[in-house]
Amino acid sequence: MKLNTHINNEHQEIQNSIISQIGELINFKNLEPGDKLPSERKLSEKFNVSRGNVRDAIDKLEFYGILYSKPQSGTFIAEIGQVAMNGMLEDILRLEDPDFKSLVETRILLELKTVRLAARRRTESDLLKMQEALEAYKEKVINNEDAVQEDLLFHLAIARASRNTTINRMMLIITPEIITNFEKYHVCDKDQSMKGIKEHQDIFDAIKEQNTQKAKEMMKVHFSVLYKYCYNI
Amino acid sequence: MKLNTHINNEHQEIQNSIISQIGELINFKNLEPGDKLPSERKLSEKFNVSRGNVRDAIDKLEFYGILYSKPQSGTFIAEIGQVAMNGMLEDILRLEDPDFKSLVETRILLELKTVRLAARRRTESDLLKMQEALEAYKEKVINNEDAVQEDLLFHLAIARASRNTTINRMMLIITPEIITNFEKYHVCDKDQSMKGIKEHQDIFDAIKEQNTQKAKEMMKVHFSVLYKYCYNI
DNA sequence: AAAACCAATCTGGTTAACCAATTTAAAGGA
DNA sequence: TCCTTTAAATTGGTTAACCAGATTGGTTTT
Repeated sequence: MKLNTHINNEHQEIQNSIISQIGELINFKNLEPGDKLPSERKLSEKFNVSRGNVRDAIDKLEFYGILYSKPQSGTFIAEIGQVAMNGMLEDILRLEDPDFKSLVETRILLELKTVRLAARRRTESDLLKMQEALEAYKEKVINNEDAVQEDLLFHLAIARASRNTTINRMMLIITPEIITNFEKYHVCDKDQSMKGIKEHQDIFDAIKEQNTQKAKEMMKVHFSVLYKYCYNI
Repeated sequence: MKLNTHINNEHQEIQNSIISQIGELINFKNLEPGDKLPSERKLSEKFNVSRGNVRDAIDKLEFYGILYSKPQSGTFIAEIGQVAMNGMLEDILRLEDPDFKSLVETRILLELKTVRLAARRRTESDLLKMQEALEAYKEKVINNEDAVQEDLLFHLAIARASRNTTINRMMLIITPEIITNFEKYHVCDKDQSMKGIKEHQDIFDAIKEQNTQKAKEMMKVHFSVLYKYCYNI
């Protein structure tokens, strides 16, 4: 699927138009879960677009679990029903690119929970991975180098230690966008980086000794600057 | 990008192999952010796979913000640096399909925060949308019909009211998988659905009167059954 | 009448040819 | 020697032809 972000506007509009028309078609023909959609070729003819465009639109709807394709057979309505489908379609069409504030806000709420899960479930290999990231971060900061990447990598290691595939996936999705924005707006200055070392160490220690409450508290402290940045500026 | 879920295993392995080789190539050649990758054709020749496979792998790495493509120019390393890239690549390769428990766990932690944001930021049109979903849910339950879709649609309306694009996107991603699993395992029986009406109403009221604390409490109550289901079974 | 078979057709997926924008490098001029 | 010009080669993206498996409808067989 071609993700929204790196797609030009015209393409985006065509895709939304096709998605919208597929939705109308399903409603008009009263297609139910399990029913087959017209073939890609017929749809491309009906909507007067290329088959590739139709495939892209279907891929997107497949990503959001609304359709599924069987090779050499057809494309079908997923088992989520017409009501849910219409609601989701509306949201998908409205969905815009994530703004920085929403990214940071989501990251904070995610990680405050993630760190507790990590403290509870971390394995020895998780600890090792976190320690590696922590050392790399320290070294960069001490050498007065930019350490945004190493910072986020430590947090990704926590997400992995949470042993929750879905959280891990979501952290992976938002991390690169956060890194680029951090580096762009210079969110982390040198002074904060030095504090960051201790804060990271505290979080790590809490996770290591499986103190969930402390882990969350330390993460909260760590996020306090970011929190202010997010809501004041 | 072809999402993992609906892709066969062989394809998945090829893609991971290519991603892994691209990572090695970047490390070996010491490519830095902004540097150009070899062309798709050269990569397909070097890795002995079709160009389509290479494109799919690049699409996936583009989705996770590690690469970006410029038309008629080339594919480039994104501005996240080698350290972060290697860490993320490792995670991406390890990432497996989400299990039901991780989905529900993530949903609970997401929504407990989302509902507070919604209570704070909801507009009149948000309230309207939620009320619509609530009414549809009531009607289904009273008629003794399955109402999983309407249930989740109410929760999606809350996510929208949170006015956080990223949260909204994440809820959209996990919702269809949750619906299918709910219907598959019959998580919600009729008895709970009747209780669900009141619980939904309570949440709605709290959001309407912008009582963030109450909204969260009511959501917690609403999730108590699900919570048990998630951790006991 | 019903079940088994078969070939024509239709399906999503894959491949290869093609396109236009871009980059590169060589040629030309000062 | 350096800058400008220009044409050829290279790029990711798009399109159209092709593929193998699934489906379908008619035919034959029992």
